[in-house]
Amino acid sequence: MVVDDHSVVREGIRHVLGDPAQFNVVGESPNAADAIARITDWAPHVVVLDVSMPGGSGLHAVAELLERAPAVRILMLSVHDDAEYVLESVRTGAHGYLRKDSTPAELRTAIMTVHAGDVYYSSQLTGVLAEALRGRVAQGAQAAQAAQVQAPKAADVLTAREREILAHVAEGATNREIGTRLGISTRTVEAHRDSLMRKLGIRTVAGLTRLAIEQGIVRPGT
Amino acid sequence: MVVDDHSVVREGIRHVLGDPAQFNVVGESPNAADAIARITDWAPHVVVLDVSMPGGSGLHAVAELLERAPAVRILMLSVHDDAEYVLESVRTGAHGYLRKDSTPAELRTAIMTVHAGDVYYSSQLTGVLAEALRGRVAQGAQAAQAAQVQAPKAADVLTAREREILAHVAEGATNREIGTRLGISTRTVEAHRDSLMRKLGIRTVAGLTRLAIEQGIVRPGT
DNA sequence: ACCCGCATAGGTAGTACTACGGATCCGGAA
DNA sequence: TTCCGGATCCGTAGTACTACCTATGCGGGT
Repeated sequence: MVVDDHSVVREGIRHVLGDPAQFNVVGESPNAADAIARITDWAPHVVVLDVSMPGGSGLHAVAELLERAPAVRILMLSVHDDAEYVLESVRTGAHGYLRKDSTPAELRTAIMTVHAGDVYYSSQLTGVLAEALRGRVAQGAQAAQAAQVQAPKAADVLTAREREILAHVAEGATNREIGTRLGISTRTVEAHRDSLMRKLGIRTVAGLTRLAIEQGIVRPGT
Repeated sequence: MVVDDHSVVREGIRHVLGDPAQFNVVGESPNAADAIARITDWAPHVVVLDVSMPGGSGLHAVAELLERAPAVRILMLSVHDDAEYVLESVRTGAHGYLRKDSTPAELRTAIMTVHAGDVYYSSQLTGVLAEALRGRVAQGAQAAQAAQVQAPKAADVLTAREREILAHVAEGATNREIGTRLGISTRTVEAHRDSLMRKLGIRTVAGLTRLAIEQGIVRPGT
């Protein structure tokens, strides 16, 4: 699904995507509101979303789109490579960020990457990302604000360690295996597991696994 | 260029890379110091670098390698997926991070991605990365239907009854609950469960759940 | 300085699952 | 008819998980 206010850009994207058997454009939207209204109908795997559009930035649409279509993968497209835009796109939940002057091959790669469940950021942005990571303490406050736009989903209440444990559990690891991988005792893993299960109100591995998949912490299949 | 203290790992990487016309291993090193000494001679495009090696972590070698070969792309390989390791690898300037239990396809993809000038982080790590960037905002769920386009596997070999049991298991029901619902004994449920697990080669509830979601037998989330 | 959340670790029970083994009945295929 | 797979049960052992509890050390914030 392609969301951009310029029809020429949309047409250009269609063109570089080429073969509909590989990349099928199920729909186009000229603005965020239209995209939000139609996403459930079109049910795209990936949304290519322009960052700057009249009537509301694409960034603001990310949370809305994800709320309506939690499984969708979002690739931001922009002429800017400002740190603010890039970081904001990550904070809002986008899965990739690409400059518009990227090559067609890069676009295709980016779409495949986000569709596969990974994140994609074009090379020019790695510097910004690394920089932001160094100053991630300062970003924390802003991140807290960003969190409020989205509904207070379950996994927010978990600590980083608990999420980590959750990921391993959902991947089928036993407590002992998790302990070995993380270099902690089995009992500690059990403690984390106990804690996160109480917080989530889930008592089974199956429930944890489904939640982890829903939240994008692990992928389905093997 | 492959840097790992275990020759079996180096050999394994050589093997999964396959065709030298596409991926040519120009050299191997058993440790960081050796790698630093030889990188200018071998002039690799990409370095696959083990995170934990005796005589200094691979992480510490990143800066050295980049100083001697500024154009080289570095893909970290590790058994750990701790946030610390991942973040540190980004800070030190590595271009990608992959768990050792990743699939061969993922390794090839990762190498191509970093070689193309982009960053690659396996999907399990997007959670910690995003968290570091924006705090504990729930990230968008991943494309559950992604794998469905190509999943000719499994569930066909199961009998109708076994699929039924699988569905209940993936929904978090205990054997006793399943037995009650279906009007059969707990032992029978166990027998079916045992049978389907052998057929699928999956030994954990988490694995069954992820497969069931992938196959569309159950849905993620609650 | 004090409190609280977090990560760590252990104790103790009870429950559930995994992994073998074997058995009967029934219906369809060879 | 004979044979086989599917569905139904059972026994036994070992492993893993769930659910309580307590406790220490550390860092951040008041």
